[in-house]
Amino acid sequence: MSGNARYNGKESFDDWQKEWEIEDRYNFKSIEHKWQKIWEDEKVYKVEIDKSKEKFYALVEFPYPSGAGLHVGHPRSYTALDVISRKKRMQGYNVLYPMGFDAFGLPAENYAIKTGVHPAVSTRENIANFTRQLKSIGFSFDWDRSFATCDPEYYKWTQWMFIQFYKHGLAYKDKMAINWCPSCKVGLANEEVVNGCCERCGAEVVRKDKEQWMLAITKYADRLIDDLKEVDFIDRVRSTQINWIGRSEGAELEFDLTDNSGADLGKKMVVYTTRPDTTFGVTYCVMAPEHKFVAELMEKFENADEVQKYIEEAAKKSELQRTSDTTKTGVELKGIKAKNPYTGSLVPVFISDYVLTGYGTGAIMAVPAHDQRDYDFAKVFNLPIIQVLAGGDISEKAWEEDGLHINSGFMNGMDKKEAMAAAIKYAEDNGFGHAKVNFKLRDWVFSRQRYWGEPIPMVYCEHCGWQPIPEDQLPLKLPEVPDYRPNDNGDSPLANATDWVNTTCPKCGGHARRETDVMPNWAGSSWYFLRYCDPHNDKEFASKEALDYWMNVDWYNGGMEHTTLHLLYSRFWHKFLYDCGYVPQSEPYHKRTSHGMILAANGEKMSKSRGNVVNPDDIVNNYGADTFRLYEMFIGPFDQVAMWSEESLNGVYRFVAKVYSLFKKVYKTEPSENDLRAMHKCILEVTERIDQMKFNTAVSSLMTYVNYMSDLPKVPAELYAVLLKLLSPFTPHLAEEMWARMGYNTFIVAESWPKGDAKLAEDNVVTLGVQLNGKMRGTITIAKNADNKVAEEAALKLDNVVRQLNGKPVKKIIVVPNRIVNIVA
RNA sequence: GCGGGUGUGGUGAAAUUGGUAGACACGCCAGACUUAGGAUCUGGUGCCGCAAGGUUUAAGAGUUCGAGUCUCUUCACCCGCACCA
Repeated sequence: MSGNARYNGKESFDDWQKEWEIEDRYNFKSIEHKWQKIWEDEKVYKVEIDKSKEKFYALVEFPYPSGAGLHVGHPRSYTALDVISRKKRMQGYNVLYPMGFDAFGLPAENYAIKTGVHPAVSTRENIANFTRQLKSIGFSFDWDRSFATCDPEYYKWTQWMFIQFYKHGLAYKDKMAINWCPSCKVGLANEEVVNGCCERCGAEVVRKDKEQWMLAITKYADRLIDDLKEVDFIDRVRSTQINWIGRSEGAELEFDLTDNSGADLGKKMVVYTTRPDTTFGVTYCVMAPEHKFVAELMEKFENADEVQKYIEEAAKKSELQRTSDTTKTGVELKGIKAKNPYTGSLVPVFISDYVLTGYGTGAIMAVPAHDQRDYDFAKVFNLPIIQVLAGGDISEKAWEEDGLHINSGFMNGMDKKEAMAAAIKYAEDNGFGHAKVNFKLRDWVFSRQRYWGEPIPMVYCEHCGWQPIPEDQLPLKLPEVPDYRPNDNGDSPLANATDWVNTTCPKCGGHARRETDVMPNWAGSSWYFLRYCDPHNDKEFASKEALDYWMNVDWYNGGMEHTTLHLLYSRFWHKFLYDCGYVPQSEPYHKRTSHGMILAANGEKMSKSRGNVVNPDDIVNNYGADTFRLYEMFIGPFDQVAMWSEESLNGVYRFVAKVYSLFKKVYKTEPSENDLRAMHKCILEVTERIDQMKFNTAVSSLMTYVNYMSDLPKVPAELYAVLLKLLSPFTPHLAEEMWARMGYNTFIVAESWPKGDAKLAEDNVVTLGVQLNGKMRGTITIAKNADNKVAEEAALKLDNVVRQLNGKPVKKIIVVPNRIVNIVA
């Protein structure tokens, strides 16, 4: 311990307790204001690169600064990593724990449409409010590193990165059917569609053909799965990402299309299958209604009218209708057949909307005996079902388990592995197919037909095509527009800013038009953690030195809802920067954890419409930031949902107030053996439990320790000092205040974390349970690590044991040292 | 359908990973005290029973000297994904 000027030389604290005029009442308001001001004035949490220390980069997802202000859910994550950051600092790490704002997005724009207030203005106000709220809770953020993604100095680099994507061919413009939210009037990425609805407003998503900027995330699909091995993500995050990327291994096979007589039509229909080995069971093929061969061969179909009608109906269906109704519909393409390249047999070809145009090749070979969807379709159209895998009964449903191959020519008798290899080899040898890996993941639709986002730094020239704007002209700032409303055609409000739109081509100098779509709000958040490393750099997005020192993020906590959005996007984005040599590692985050949501007391989600939102300001005002923080940690297991309870909160308040008043009993006395045992137990438990994110039980340990001290007539100063240190990550204001009152003139946040001694924490007597035939019959208290004989004898002497034994002979006695004695009779 | 998870008192939850189930809190009950304070303090509190005792971790079976924990079966709930061939 250091700097204990007042404390030194005093036998008790009585004298100077008078000086401090200890108030009976725990006045959290004055304590918290006082320390928040001191921390801010003295920049206690400012960090710089310090190569003499090991760094620790803790990160929480930065909030969208909504007009509603902070939600009580936000501080759950922020407090957790604040606790970890503060502990790491005390353990000697150089800790970077930053905070900023993900400030582009629709609510600010919708607010502008309603009120006419420029999004930049309302966003700035909201950021000020969020900052005030965050500061009132006493987080140890380095505020000097704060920024918002809508700052031009920041989005300059977002735009610059987009240009790098473009230069490497990973940003491209494509016309395709995308998900369109008719309510937000904006195109959405696949990840933003939940159950066929817009994740933001819930409106049903429709398909719309639009020219869109795309980012080729699918090029990284393999690495996004494989590199999960290198990082320490909790299982549910890992498996959700793997599932979303959806890698499947199979083969692409060519089926020649013929007329009814078997004459070749010169079209090779490529199908994708994960089971090329079941090809002898193919009894028909299906193409998606949008498949290009359908239009190209229309005149060959005897039932062209019927086919045309089906295509039109399928196009009208929304994604939701198409996927929710799983009864099979379709139309046979009469007049054509597909030739099975393995067997040479001709099978009918259908179109059906159960085959998706965007996955695989948009065409399948159907094996109804071994695929339930194909089976259902075959039943509707009365098609033959040929079993090629032994073992199942296909009279009621498809046999989707494995079995040895039958009716399969050269594959007969083979198991799945063998037959797969044989089928692919046969296809390769005969030049009609090859192994192929497919993904569910689609490229990232990157254009948004809105205003409040980063302008896409591209211009279109009649002669030169799309051109990135020169990098020295970045940032390309958002222009002022008179009207923020998007229109139904799908044009961005920027399209109305004609002065801005019309520009010159950077290549030929001729007339050109700017891209008027903006980037999605996921753009700015894809690399913000890099900017924290060097936030004021105007030459680079961050210096190599800063990135080398701080990256990667050691511990990142955030919501599960971002697993297939922000978390996936930013990993992809970072890998691209890595491939370009701009960042030192290929994975941005080492450890990823996730917190559970906080629900209202009745288990419902907190929402304005339900009127059950708890405002953090009220809690800070009524109970204090320290109680609020501690309660958020005590509320329940960190990774599970928790329900807000004002009563529990009050219990935590009582504990905090108890710590305050306990100070009156603190004296400079030597701790007893028992005192030290309680202290070291607490140190060990709290240390371990913080690391494991078992915050609720870490708080329990602290409570047990305080209960122990409460029973003492005089609390030794050493015990109280250790309590303050252990408590300081949770309740930093109170810890700092009492630390000062003890006479230390240092910041407790700069003190070292106490070291627990397992030897001193050990009990010297233990109470063992005594069982008779596995049933608890009593307990014995004996010396720790006593000989088994001692335990046996004590156990056999127990009244209850004697009575229950009733003279029966003892067969054997099992003694687990310091745990239990079990007498078997 | 696939993937992940959860199930323990009136409530939120613990349980050293196979060894005294219910720590720590909330609530409740009884009492004390008071400069009526967000009071505080003391004792009690899984269930049945006056007690001895019995019984108890969603239900059932199994392994074991011993199971909340391991295995199997069943049920319930939550969260993702979903006609991805």
